[in-house]
Amino acid sequence: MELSVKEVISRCPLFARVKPEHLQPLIDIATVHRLEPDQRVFNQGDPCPGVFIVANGLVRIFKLAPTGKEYVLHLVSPGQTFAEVAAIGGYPCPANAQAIAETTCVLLPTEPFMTILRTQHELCLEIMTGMCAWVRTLVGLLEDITLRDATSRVARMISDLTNTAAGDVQLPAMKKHMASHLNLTSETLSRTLRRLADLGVIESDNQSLRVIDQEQLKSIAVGELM
Amino acid sequence: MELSVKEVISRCPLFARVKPEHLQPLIDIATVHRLEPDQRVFNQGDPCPGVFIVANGLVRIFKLAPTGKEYVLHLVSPGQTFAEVAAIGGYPCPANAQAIAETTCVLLPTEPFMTILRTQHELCLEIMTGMCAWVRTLVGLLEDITLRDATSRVARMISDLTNTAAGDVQLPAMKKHMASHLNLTSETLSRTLRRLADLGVIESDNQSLRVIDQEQLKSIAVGELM
DNA sequence: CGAATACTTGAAATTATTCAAGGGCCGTGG
DNA sequence: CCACGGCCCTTGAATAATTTCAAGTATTCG
Repeated sequence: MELSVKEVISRCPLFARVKPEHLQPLIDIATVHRLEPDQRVFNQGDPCPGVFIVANGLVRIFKLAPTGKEYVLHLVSPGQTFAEVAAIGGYPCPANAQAIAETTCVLLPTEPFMTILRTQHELCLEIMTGMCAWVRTLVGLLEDITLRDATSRVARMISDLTNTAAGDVQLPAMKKHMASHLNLTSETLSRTLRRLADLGVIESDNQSLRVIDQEQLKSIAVGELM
Repeated sequence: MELSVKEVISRCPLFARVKPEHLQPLIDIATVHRLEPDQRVFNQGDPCPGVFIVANGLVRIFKLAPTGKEYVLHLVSPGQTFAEVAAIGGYPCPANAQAIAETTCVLLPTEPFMTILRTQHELCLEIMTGMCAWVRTLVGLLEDITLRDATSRVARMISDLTNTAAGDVQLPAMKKHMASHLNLTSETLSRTLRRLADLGVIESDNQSLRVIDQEQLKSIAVGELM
């Protein structure tokens, strides 16, 4: 199923409410990029190519420590954008980006995008709203990592996933990447899922989970009991 | 030293580049608030009163866990703003705000502020730039907390403080609040400062620090050796 | 001066990580 | 079709980092 550039952009929440006549300039500057699994999109410190919109596939944005440890900041799924903050703020890329599946992206290159943004007030407001949501997500991540223990974090992640799709949940990425996003090792994630399964809160199949006791899952997620 | 509302707004980086004629509407809606030490400005979940600009004093923005543990997300010093993301995004307050000194704030109330923002493209662009910087800060915090150990984090904090003011550094807030911001207990911060002092990297007076060996401090900050 | 609160320090406890090994899944190539 | 190699995931035991608990000292403010 191939999407047109127009469809990709207009399905992206960040641009969904932009009027068609204001959308056209964006479509005109857009380029399409096909990425192989494991292919790097950019590295930390690179000049920012522009705003990427994921059409399909999956991209991970991650930071690398000198020790080699990596932290997955964002798993970017279809309809979501990445690098928009660096593009708008005029920063170099603050992290590395890598496709972790066969992926197609639409790119709105920095310079022409900024030119449009400087003249399109409506677009500007939409982007700002989107950025507010991103800030909120980041604050949520910080809260999660600083205030909750491993069990709560994992429970919360599962809870969030089931809010989107009920019943059987497919993990969006490899467990090691999910673990990193929660600032855990994959070993700890593995053990935690085991414990939740032993408690009868979830069933943990290989690549998918099923929530058995939503009540208890949520109470674990907010940090009560264990 | 009393500042006028106009001065407070125009000294704030977020509004500094807004042209005087566009500044006036903001001045017109602004209200001034005087806060006693320890006084709450708002609590998590409250409807967002608007954009606060700190004129002088200090405000801490913090999250509270059910366990009672708190995480200091932001120590807001004069010239900085807080609650702007909630105001613009239309969210309730995502955290608690409390003055931790005699503080004066200028408040731009949500509704009129948003009305202005919806018509002032220039202002919108400025705010967006400011929000990019805030995202960057948050990502930096996440990186710090997930990728570095206690010693590196403390070294980095000191290093950042000395970039602003050379030589003798006054800590902007109580050590327990600084510790919380780095996701450490005050005990760990205390011990870490002790260790850095024993290594001859810093001198740790009561409320102020002095950097002795900037080279080594930076190498510890990026995670090399100990 | 006295009380309250912040800070420091030591020892014990805890959480999560690291190290190590085995099992399972998948794609490649015989 | 099956065997092999690679990588991911799981599990256990040991380790390490930070927290917690507890006590004492210092500082500030009334």
